[in-house]
Amino acid sequence: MTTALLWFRRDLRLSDNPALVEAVRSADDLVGVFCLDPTLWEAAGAIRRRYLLDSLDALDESMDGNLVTRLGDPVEVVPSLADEVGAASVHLAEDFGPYGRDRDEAVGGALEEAGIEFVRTGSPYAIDPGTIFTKSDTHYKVFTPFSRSWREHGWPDPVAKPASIIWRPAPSDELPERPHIGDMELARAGEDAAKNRLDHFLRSKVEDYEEARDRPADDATSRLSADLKWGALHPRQILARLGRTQGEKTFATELCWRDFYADVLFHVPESARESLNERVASMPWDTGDGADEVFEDWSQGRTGYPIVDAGMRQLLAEGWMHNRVRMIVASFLVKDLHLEWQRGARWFMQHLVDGDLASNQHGWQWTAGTGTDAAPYFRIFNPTTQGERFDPTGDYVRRYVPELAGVAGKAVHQPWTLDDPPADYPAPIVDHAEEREESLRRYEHTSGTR
DNA sequence: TTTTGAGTTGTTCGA
DNA sequence: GTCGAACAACTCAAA
Repeated sequence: MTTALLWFRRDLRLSDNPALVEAVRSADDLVGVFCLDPTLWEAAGAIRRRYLLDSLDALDESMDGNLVTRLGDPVEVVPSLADEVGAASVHLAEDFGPYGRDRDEAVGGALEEAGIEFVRTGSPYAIDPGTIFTKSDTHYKVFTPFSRSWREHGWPDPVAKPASIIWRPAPSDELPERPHIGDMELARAGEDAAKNRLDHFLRSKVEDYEEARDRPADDATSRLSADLKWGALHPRQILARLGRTQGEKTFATELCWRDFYADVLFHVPESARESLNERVASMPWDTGDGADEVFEDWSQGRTGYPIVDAGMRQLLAEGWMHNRVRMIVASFLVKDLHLEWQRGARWFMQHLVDGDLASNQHGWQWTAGTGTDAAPYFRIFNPTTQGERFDPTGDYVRRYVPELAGVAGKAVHQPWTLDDPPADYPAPIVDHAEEREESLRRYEHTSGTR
């Protein structure tokens, strides 16, 4: 009898799991483990923690209760468990992030020393980072040409779930207690729920996706981001079911962005922390007590700009925010409050159930104008205009900002113009027109002294 | 090597 | 109300 260890990380599913297929092929039975790494756990807020625990529950159920959970540094835990169960090999999907690469190298080294095979099969991406290059063998820094190559390159079809998997039980450490999350109902986690969401999206949303996806009041987006983050679903499984209608093509492009940002992070790991564009990064950003104060207002949804506050409160309540609103609140932090994008990015990573380092950090860099392929410096979102255009009924704002629930229609986007503004809703903490000018001034100053 | 065309998501202003 | 231009300059990717 040979045993293999299957190490789950962010691929919490049994279908279309190449590492699982490889493990089954190479051994008679499997021990499936998830190692809860304190480094990642400590950085996560309550909703994110809760979503991960829910995902693990769902995975455990699909394994008939045989998921082994261990707490601790994987560099210690994984080799010691492999030894404990007498595994001849450890199977996993490749992680291309900066932290994951170092961790896996250390784990792989320890295993090899112990004479245990370390086998990486597949990754969370349609096309692995580090696969696609320009004609001059550099990595792509601009999305559009990357996306052309990405489509031309293509991706493999999903692989079937093995007909028979023999899970071998092993003792588990007890997972931390489930954080209590008010009375908010979180989306159901796990592979089955993800498949249902995908079915629902393809059946009734993708047709209008192109047009409706920008309206945060409508439930018009796929809602698959957390499934992709934790691997309840692999992008291959989605791409295999997408046709050629406009909505389907646009959605495929969103999956391409995910691969693009992972590719950039793979080639420039420091972009998780540092701006890609030094010139914009050298702009003067606000720091100190005043900055801390406005950051607090922003993060708690008390800026006095309704669409910004609605978004930030949706994040706190649900661990998720509509993509259009993510751009609006990010623009507000960087261009209206003059705070560094890293502060906002960190807050997002703590609270988003779908928070993915590559997409999150580069999305922020795009807004801040510090990315290689970023928005031009003069593209500054006007929170009022954006609110009126994309939430024309005001329904989104009223759903998340109860103080404004009594204000009808789109007037809700400018409560300061009301004859009788709600007393419990804050006045704008800054004047957008002024801060826009200030941002442009700071950029001008910076570009002159490059 | 040089040249050429292009680059997710916006706003404001003036005609 | 609608429409086009300006808002810069730079870097990227391919020919």
